[in-house]
Amino acid sequence: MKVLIVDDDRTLADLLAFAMRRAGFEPHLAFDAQGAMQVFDSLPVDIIILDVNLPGTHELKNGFDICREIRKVSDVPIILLTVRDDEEDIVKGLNIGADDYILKPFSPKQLVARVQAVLRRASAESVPEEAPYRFQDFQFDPARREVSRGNEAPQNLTRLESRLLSYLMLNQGQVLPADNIITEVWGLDAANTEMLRQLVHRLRMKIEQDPENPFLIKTLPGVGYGFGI
Amino acid sequence: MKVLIVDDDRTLADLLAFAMRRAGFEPHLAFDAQGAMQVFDSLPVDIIILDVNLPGTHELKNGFDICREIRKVSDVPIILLTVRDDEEDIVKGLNIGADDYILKPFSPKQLVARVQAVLRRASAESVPEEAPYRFQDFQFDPARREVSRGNEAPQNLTRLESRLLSYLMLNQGQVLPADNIITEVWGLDAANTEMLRQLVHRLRMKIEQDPENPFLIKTLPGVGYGFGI
DNA sequence: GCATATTGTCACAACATTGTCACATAAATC
DNA sequence: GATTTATGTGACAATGTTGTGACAATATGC
Repeated sequence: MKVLIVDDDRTLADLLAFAMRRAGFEPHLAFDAQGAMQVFDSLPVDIIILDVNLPGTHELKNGFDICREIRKVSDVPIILLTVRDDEEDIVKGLNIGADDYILKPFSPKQLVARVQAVLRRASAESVPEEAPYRFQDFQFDPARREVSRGNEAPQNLTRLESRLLSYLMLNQGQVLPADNIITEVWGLDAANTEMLRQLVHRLRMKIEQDPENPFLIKTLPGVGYGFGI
Repeated sequence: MKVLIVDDDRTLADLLAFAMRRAGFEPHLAFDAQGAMQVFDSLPVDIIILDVNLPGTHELKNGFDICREIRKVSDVPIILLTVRDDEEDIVKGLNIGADDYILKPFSPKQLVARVQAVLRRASAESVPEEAPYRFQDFQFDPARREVSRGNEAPQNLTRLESRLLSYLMLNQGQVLPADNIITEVWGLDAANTEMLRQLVHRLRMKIEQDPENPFLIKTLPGVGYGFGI
């Protein structure tokens, strides 16, 4: 299930992407109307989340215009994000062809529920399968527990390595404290950093092209690790 | 993110609500234990800010009692507000099940930081990252412990340097006595000015363009230091 | 049960961080 | 002007952190 998120608020978009990935969707980000159109054309997107206040380019002034444009060529479900609880806006959005709207601020949980509701309405089948994670030419299929780069032969991960990589890639670009990672991977409160160091080392040996200078899994000294930072 | 603010000081509660809304939370107010309980039952609240000195009704005498009652039925994060810096009170609150406490008076910024910290602890994910601090073209990302200026390559800070800078920038423009800084950075007991001098020096070397004439971290002779004065 | 794969533990090197001392410099006080 | 006090700064030792190899313990598949 691919979801396109169009917003110019970077942190908000990242939060959305996180929530979506968490729920088994594969998020794509675009930060202006132009980008949105391109991604929309090139990708078979299943649902679009669109910020009403997005500043577009010349003839496309905001989220409403973009929504209208998309509707001309596709029935893809669209959810509008808006800060205004102005009923007029909502009515306008729904008239134009949006399927639902969400008022900011929202909880990620709420958003996911909304997205799933819209998808259920749009097509009877919905339950999203766990989508593979991607980062540039690197990809990771958690279901098969294998990683690959470009067209190279896939490499198998162990159970823990896979859990670690899932957590890291799910929170792509974020700083993850060692304690949080340990809790997530082992389900322990007891923080055994040695185990984590070892696991990171083994994972790096499998996925990094140059394990000496890790590119995917960065160390944040004194804090923890982060993927794709 | 819904936050429930329980207090009987109307202006303080309004100030809190403002700060919370500013930070992207959705504030709800209640002015006595009864009201708090009702709101708490009917709303899916994400965090509660509770005044210890709140006069409750008959069997519920103050914030501690309310906190205890809430804990019986929910794990929702609770922050206690208190004027007393009585250690006994704080320990009592934390024992009862509060997640954190804040001494009055406090700055709204500080409060927001505290709320986010509690939320981060409560659920490692789904919490918006701690917002980076900014001052002109200088910025500091406490999560990554890195500082940068304009488009220059970011510079990493150590644990203590980061703690110091957080405290300074959180109280931007204010004069901070050396003792307060020491307490904040190292903990309660250690009062060693030499360590602070050294730390300030090391931090300045990393963030000041001209460490000889510090622009960001000013020395207030005989008092302490201040950021952006 | 056996062979293999996976995970945990230990030891240690390389490096980063922090605390301490010595002393320079500047301001304040007498 | 001499003396005291506060602050800045370099050097170095003590301590903490991370990466890594070796190997033992445990789990897994046959």
